[in-house]
Amino acid sequence: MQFLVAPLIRKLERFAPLADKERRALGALRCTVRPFAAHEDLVREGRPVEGINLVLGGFACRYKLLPDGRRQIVGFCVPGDMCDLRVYLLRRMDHSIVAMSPVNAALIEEGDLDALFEAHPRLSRAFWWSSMVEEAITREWLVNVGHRTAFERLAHLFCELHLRLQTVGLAQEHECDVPLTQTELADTLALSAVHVNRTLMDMRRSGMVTFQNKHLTIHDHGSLRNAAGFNPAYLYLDAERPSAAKPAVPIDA
Amino acid sequence: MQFLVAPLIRKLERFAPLADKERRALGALRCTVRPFAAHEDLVREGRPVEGINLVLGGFACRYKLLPDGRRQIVGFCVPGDMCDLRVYLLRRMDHSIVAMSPVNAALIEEGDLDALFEAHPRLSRAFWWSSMVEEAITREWLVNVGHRTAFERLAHLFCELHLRLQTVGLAQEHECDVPLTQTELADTLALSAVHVNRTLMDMRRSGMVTFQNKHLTIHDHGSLRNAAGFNPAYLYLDAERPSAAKPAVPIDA
DNA sequence: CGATCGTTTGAGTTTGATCAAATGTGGTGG
DNA sequence: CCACCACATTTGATCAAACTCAAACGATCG
Repeated sequence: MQFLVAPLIRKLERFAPLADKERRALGALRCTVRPFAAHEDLVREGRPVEGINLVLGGFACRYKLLPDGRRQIVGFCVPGDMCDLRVYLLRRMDHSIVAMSPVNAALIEEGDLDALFEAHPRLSRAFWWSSMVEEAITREWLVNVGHRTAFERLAHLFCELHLRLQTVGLAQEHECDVPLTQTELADTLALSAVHVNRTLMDMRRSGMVTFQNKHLTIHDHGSLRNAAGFNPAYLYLDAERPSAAKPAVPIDA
Repeated sequence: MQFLVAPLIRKLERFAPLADKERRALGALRCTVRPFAAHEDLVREGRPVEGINLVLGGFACRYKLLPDGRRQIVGFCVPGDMCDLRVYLLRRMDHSIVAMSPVNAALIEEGDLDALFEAHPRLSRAFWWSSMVEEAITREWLVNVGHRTAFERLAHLFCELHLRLQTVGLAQEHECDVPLTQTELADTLALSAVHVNRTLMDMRRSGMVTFQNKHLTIHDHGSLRNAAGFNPAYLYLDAERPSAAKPAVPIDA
């Protein structure tokens, strides 16, 4: 069971190293593993709360629908993400979550999380931290959609995805699988599918990056980051450990 | 001192009623009250951490700068908001915060927050909740900028602002002060100042809403919300109390 | 072997940006 | 009290990025 939560542990340790007993407590979480097919909803807006989903494998995304049927994808969930942790505190979802590829998700009961956080307050801080990182990503997406051109938006998203997938071991040095169609890229970046298509062709021509058959190949990392104005600081991959400053709470509380 | 944190307490109680001792603990927080002039930065991106700012009065906003000097405002801070709580866990800011009107802010030491959260775990849950509400707002802004027309964006923002200001007692039934210039609205909604101007004139003509002299008057709430596609759910103003379901943690832990 | 979905291409349109300049307004200092 | 300055708002004219509509082409699948 321990191995199921390995990517989650790896992520939380970007915040602060965990104590053994904290790792064990995470590994011991009761959960129901459920498989989802691509395009199946894991969670639907406004549904009754039935637990919290941890993505074990596969790729999901959160999205909001507009009355006219258009869709804005507001975030991605990769392995290790608790994709609807927010219902734990917010009590209802203001958006839905759908699998982009086949997904395995572990459903965790709220009560078990309550117990976990009560027993291990530092874990609750670590989860809080991770939800703040997600917020930082959303903010950066806002800048992306608000102020960048189609080329820049795509370039920026590709930089982000590559880096995030790398941190969970799902990317090579200069390539990775990204199970998104051009239409889904369009929904993410607030562009039309047609325009995404043309821009992707431009990108191929530019020699910086190729996205084809749901596979991303970055030929020239430097130029791509440059074109995108990409600065990975907002991903907090290298977060200074609080322990590097004064420890906020003793490491072995 | 208690009264200083009144708006904060009011906000946190939207999550769950606080125990008296929790309220007292908040009131007893040591803090340095600092005044800021309009357009003065409270916090600059990447600065060394010097504490956490609680907005007591006035109106501030968080923003990101792009290399070309353009600016995206990514959130507003009204009284009761801990506008840079994120540095508490993230250790550095990925954006800056500036006062839009004269602002009074209380600077709180991190160590004091550590102690507060250790002594009152439910408060730490309440703060976590409030940062999730902020995230929800950012997500909605992403939809706003991504998929709505200029008219809709402005209408949506006006609905949100009016409601948020109402909850802290800074708005009347159908009007409120909003200390933003047209340029700042433009930076918020990813529009040009010129286009904001034209759209504001359209809005006046439409009879739904007037924004002039930093004063917002909503003449026709229904039409405005309708035009904006505004659904206030994402603000979680009416959050079901966890206590209304099974209490996550006993009320008087 | 249709059917469905995703990608590609073309043509025409639109929203909102940019550039430039005029007009209003509030504050400061002489 | 007025001259002046800085800044915000308004107006006009032009332009471009991205959208829409429409259709063809290509894979993949039951």
